[in-house]
Amino acid sequence: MRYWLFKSEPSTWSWDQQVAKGDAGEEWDGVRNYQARNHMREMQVGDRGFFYHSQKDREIVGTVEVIAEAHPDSTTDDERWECVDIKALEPLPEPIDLDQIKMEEALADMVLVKNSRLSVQPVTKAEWKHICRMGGLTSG
DNA sequence: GCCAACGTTGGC
DNA sequence: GCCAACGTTGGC
Repeated sequence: MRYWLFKSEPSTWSWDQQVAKGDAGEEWDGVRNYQARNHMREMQVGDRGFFYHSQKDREIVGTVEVIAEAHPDSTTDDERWECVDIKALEPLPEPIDLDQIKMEEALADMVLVKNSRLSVQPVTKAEWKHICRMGGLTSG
């Protein structure tokens, strides 16, 4: 199983909206960046991801699971763009903001820190566990 | 709201 | 195929 990070502006698509979709989940559409798309192509059902609020909040608020592999993005006819479906798993009891991440030695190499603009990013297992621990999740 | 960083586009 | 110009993103 691999780990990822999905970034969204809460004003466009928020954690609460994702949670409201329940187990049916929702497609992670609207990605128009090759690197991000390529990451989604690598995803498999059962992979886990963090849900990150960009812009004003700048914090990891919950975890998600990939429930469908890459398929055409329904919001465009342009066949270059694909997306996966994800569902919300659980909120972080303590959301982890960007400042906290930057202060952690173990998280200094996160893509979120190194390339903040990439909207779908890989996360290492070590980073995943570290953030779960910080956020109060034992299931990570 | 500003601006740096990055990705994409299009002229040559 | 290079690179300048432009648009977008997201941290600050």
